[in-house]
Amino acid sequence: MKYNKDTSEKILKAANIEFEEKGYNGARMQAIADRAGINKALLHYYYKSKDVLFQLIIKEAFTIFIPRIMDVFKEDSDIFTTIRKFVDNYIDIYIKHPRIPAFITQEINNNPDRLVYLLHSKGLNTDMFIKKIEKAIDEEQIKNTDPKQLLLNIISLCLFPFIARPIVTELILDGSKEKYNKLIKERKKEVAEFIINAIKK
Amino acid sequence: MKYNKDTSEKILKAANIEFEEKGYNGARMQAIADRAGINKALLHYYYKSKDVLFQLIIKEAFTIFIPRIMDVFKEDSDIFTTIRKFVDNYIDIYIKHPRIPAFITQEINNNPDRLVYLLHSKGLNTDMFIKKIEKAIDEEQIKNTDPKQLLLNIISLCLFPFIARPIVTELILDGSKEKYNKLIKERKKEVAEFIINAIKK
DNA sequence: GTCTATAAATTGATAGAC
DNA sequence: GTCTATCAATTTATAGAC
Repeated sequence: MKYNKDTSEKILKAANIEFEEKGYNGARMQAIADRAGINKALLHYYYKSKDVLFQLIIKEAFTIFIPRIMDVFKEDSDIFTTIRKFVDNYIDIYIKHPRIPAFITQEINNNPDRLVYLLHSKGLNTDMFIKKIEKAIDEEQIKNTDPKQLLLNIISLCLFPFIARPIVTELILDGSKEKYNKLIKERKKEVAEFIINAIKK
Repeated sequence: MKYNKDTSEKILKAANIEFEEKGYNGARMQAIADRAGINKALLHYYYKSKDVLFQLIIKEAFTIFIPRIMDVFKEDSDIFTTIRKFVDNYIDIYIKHPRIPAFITQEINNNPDRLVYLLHSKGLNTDMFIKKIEKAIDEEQIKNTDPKQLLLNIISLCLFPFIARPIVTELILDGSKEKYNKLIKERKKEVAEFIINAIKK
């Protein structure tokens, strides 16, 4: 079997868009073929089944969704600098890949048993975060807080606007996409300062 | 045409579960019939098509998702009491209907053009919120903040744990459902105080 | 009203020509 | 490698008996 690299890449790109937009159940092989500018038969020649193609796409999506970002909590900067850095890097990733959070959330909700393992395989380690927060509490730099609630707060603030883009746009921005983009841009600073104000003594 | 009320209610209940669990594209009429303890033919006798059934279910879901809750911002309690009350009521709704946020988010992401209008028809009015925040800023009760960012922060903190339950459970709670339930219970107070600390002068 | 049987439509996948 | 044509499986929807 021989493959044309250009064609195989066109397919992956098309599949990415189709799956992210419609989810596994809503995606159509015909639509992927159309987007790639080929026909279904050729699509199956390159990727044997819808499932095989989906596995490739979603595994790639997971590595983007769970970046090696907890490492900033290893550095010995003070807790506020660390949080600013974390939020900044974290939101930046989703600005670059805005449809990943909704895609992952949908698929994992529809099929938790088959997909949760991918959350671990990417090796997100929350221990460093927890420890750094506990240390900051001990040293009275921040208020006494449940580190897990705090982590959940941070992730909520960073991820939600991407997971629920149409809802946010429609509900608080009069359906204006321009306003949404502006809001997101300003968000890195907003979120970091909001968190820091909430926890500092 | 004559209908048995008990049967029609059994169907609606079954359809609710099936649609919420699998989404429109993943739901199967056969599965709904099975859950309701009837067969497909009878299901179609009561509800002409999958689409008709889905419309009923999702419209009901929207009215739960967007409750008449902004009214608390009309009351003349101080801003902190109001926020506490809002968060408390808001989270309570999703504790009672834990699968609604993920369901609505998924469907609206998959089909924004056909569904966003339902966000408005339920009449969530953010004006009262914005005004109350602006007043509190004027009177120097809270820091100078963009009211829309603040509203987004509040909604993010309340909704995200329900939209992304399996992710939260797996990523920060070692996959323990008990820990998740405990976390959610403690969350009403946590979120309210987090927000207040973030904005108070 | 409720059922069994079957039609009709959709969609993933394959055969075979070029 | 890429195509047209077709199959096979799944799933929504209907016909008709009781």
